[in-house]
Amino acid sequence: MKILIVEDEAKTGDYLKQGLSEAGFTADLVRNGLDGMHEGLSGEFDLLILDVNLPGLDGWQVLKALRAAGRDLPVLFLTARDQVEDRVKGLELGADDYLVKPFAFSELLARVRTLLRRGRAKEPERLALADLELDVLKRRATRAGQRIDLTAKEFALLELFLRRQGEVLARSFIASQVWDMNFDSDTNVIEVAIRRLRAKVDDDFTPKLIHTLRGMGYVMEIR
Amino acid sequence: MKILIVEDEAKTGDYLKQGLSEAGFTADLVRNGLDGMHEGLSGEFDLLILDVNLPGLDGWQVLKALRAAGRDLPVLFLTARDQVEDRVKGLELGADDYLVKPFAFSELLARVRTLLRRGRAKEPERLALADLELDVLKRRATRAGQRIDLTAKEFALLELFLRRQGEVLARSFIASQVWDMNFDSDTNVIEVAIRRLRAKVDDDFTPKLIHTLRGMGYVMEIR
DNA sequence: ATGCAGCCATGAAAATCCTCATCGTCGAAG
DNA sequence: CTTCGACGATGAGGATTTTCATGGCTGCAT
Repeated sequence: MKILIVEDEAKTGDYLKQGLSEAGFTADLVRNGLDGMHEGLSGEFDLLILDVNLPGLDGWQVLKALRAAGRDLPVLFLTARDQVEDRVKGLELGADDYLVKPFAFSELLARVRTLLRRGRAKEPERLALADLELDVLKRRATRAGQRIDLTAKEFALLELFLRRQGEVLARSFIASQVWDMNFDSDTNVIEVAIRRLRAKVDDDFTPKLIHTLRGMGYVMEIR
Repeated sequence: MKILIVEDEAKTGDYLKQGLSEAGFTADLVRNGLDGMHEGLSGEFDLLILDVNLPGLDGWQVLKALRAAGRDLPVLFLTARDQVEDRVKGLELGADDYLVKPFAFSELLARVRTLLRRGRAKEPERLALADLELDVLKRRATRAGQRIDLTAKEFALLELFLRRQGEVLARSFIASQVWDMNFDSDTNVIEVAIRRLRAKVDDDFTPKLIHTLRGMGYVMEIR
C-alpha cells in the first residue's frame, strides 16, 4: 500500500514516514502543496495524508484540485488545532478523516488502516440509538437535538456502547477497550465513568439508554 | 518462546493468554499454584508470569519452590495493589520484575520482552547520576538520600533522561517517548513537565542536573 | 418477612495533567 | 553595548480523571 505524505514541517514529516514504513507501508514524503498535488495526480497512491498548513498551496487547495481532477483516493487531514471550522471545511471539501495535532502515532495508524480498508467514505460516519446521535468524525454527540459535549474518555465509552448496542459489555471488556487495561477489580473507574456519561446522556432524557446488568456489566438499548 | 501464566482469575488469565499468543508467544495457562509449580519445574518455559494471590499455594510459595529447585527462569510478578512490602518481598524471593494490577497490556508486553532479552536480573535495575538515584523496579527516586515522589509522567521523563544521560534530547524525541505523540509546536506540555520535574529533582539541590540547550532540547548531566 | 452480603451508584475530594498568559533571558544583529 | 526577537520558564487556572467513603438496592438465605 502506497501512502503519500504532504507535510512541510521536517520533524513531523520524517516521523510519519518512518513510522508508516516500520508499520509495513510504502510512504513517500513531499514538503509542499505543489509537489503534493503533482504526486497526488499521478494516481499511484492509495492514501493521502495532508497537512492543512502548507507554504504556498495549502492543504485545502491541494484537496480541491485532486477532487476536481476526479482523484478518488481517501484523504486524511492533519489540522493544527481543534478548530471546528477547519474540520468541517476539510470534510466538506472531501476529506475522509482528520486528526488534530499533536496526536499519538497509534491513533494515526488506526485511522490509516480504517481508511485503507473501507476506502472513500461516502457517508459521514454516524452512530445512533433513539434520539441519541454520535457523529464520529466531527466528534459530536446530540440527544433530542441538543448538543452534548464529551471528554475523550466519555466519547470513547459512548462510541463503544453505540457500536455494540444491545450487547452486554462486561467491565473487563470495557476496561480493555477504553482504558487499554487488564481489569482487576480494585478500582471503580468504570462505574465513575459510566456515571459521568449517564449524567450527560441519560439523566435529563427519556428513555434511559444505559442499563446496568447486575453481575454482568452494562448494555445500551431502548427498553 | 514459551510463557507460563499462573493466574486464578479467569478473565485476567484468558486476557493474558490471548494477548501473548497474538503477540507471537506460546502461552500456557494454569489456574492454581500447585499446577504452576509442577509446570514450572518441568523446565520447558522461558518465562513465568505469576499472580501473587492464588488459592492454596500462593505466588510466593511457588516462586520459592522453583528457586529452591534451581530453576532459573525469569519471573514477572503480578501484585494486586501497589503495596511496597509485596514488591520487596517478591523481589527478595527472586522475582525479576513486577506489575501492579490493573495494568495496560502494552506495559506487560514491554516487560516480558525485556525479561526475555536480558534473562534473570542479578542486580536490581538502578539508574543514577551524581546523588540522584532511580530504582526502576521499585519506582522510587531519591536525591541526596531524600525520597522523591514522582507521578507517572515525571517518572517516565526522569527515566528517559537517566537512560540517555549526556545526550541532548530534542523535544520531538521526548514527546514521542513519553507522550507517544507526534510533536507539533502548539503546546508547551514538555516545558511544563520539565518544570515539574526540575522542581522535585533540581530546585532544592546542587549541582543542577537538567540543562536547557536553547534551540536543541535538554540534557541531563553534571556540569 | 427479615437480614445479610455483594454489587453498584454517587458525591466529593484529590491528583494529575494541560492550557494559557506573562515574564525573563539568551544570542544575534546593528 | 544596546536592542530586538525568539525561545524558554513559570505560575496560575482549569479540565479531566481517579480515588475514596458512604449509602442504597437486589436477590438469596434464613
